[in-house]
Amino acid sequence: MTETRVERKERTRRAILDAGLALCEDSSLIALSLRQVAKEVGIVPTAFYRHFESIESLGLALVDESFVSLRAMLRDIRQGAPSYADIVDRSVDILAQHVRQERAHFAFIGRERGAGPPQVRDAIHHEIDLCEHELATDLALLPGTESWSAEDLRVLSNLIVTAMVATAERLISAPQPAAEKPITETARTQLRMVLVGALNWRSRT
Amino acid sequence: MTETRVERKERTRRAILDAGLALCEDSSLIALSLRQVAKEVGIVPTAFYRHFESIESLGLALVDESFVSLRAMLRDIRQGAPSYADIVDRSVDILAQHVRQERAHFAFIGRERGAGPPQVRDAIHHEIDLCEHELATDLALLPGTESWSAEDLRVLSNLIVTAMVATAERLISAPQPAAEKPITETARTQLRMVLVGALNWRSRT
DNA sequence: AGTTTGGGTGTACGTGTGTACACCCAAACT
DNA sequence: AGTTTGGGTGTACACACGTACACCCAAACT
Repeated sequence: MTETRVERKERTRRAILDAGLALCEDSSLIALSLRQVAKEVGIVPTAFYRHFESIESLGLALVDESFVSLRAMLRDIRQGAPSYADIVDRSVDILAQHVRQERAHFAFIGRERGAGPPQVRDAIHHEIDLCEHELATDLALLPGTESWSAEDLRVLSNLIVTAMVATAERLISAPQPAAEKPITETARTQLRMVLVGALNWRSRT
Repeated sequence: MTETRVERKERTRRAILDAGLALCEDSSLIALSLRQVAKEVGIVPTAFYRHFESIESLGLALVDESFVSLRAMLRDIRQGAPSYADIVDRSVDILAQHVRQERAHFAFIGRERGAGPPQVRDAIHHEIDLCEHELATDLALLPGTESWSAEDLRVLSNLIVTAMVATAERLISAPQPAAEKPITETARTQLRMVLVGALNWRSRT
């Protein structure tokens, strides 16, 4: 039971992050109080300040953490063979799987993206922009997009990300895991429609 | 200065609705307090109950009101000739115009759709579902979709609505009206891409 | 061994919150 | 003319909030 000081601090910090994520799950960060978090963690309110200077900075830490989960998902998706064959099915499956496993993180992103303190909102939008940009460079490697302008790639990427964010949000508010299938099925069809649109883009002059 | 009783009541009710909409603009309904609203309106807190039984029911009233604005937009969009020629440009223009004019209502929908009290969230999602359904029946009238299944129509409609909601949210968080052009331009391109996808859908067997 | 450091504690404050209760008074009914 | 109705008032309560301050004590340095 010898526990070094930094270990103990890290443990409490983790507890605060977890409590914050759990407590704002029904409502939002802006409705989350420092005292609620402290009570949940089992520390006195003022001890909170030893780890974060405000609820908002807790929120920013949660943004970082949530996007670690999201980027892990993107990595999984990316390491498939870049073929049109099963890319849609694979991607949607991986999305659904990650949303299931890290539900709280994805829910946090979806929720605080629209509501949430301005700083947190901005941080999330910035991260999503980065994801869009990454997707755009990936799309550029796919066969058939050689002649595309950078702008069109960005616009397509934005459309795909938007649709996938919406899919994630739908999956999160799915009451039971059983209700996931129609949602993923819709997402698959939509991705295919967009892909068909992309493949026929600019071929008409 | 003769004012009937129902007139006066209606006037206060309006003031409460307006104050509620304005106050939750930065934050969210869940962070809105009855006392804030009362102070803004200029009545004593308990007088609030003469009009709404809780903040949440105020929220439901605001949902109704906001969707009146949104449906007005849909009506405007619909009454264009159903041709592919300028349907995209027209629709996006009308969207941007209505978002500008009824910014608070559209912002409310976008915000409380994700955060916001569960009842309010559900009400908004239900209304959006209705819009999707309406759009699907409209799409069925367009030339080229005769052979489509009802399910595919619904899926396409969902994709379009999702993209337009995202566009509206981007327009709302645009700092200046001048920043609108790239956003609408993106929306236009995306709609065209989706349309190209739709037109080539199922023609491949 | 002696001192410093720092996470956690307990008390205390002013303020904001929802809501209960008794009350007022002019418009609206009889 | 007399009574009822109902929007608005004022006081009061128990609670939750953020935060300031003095304090504790074991791990970490010297």
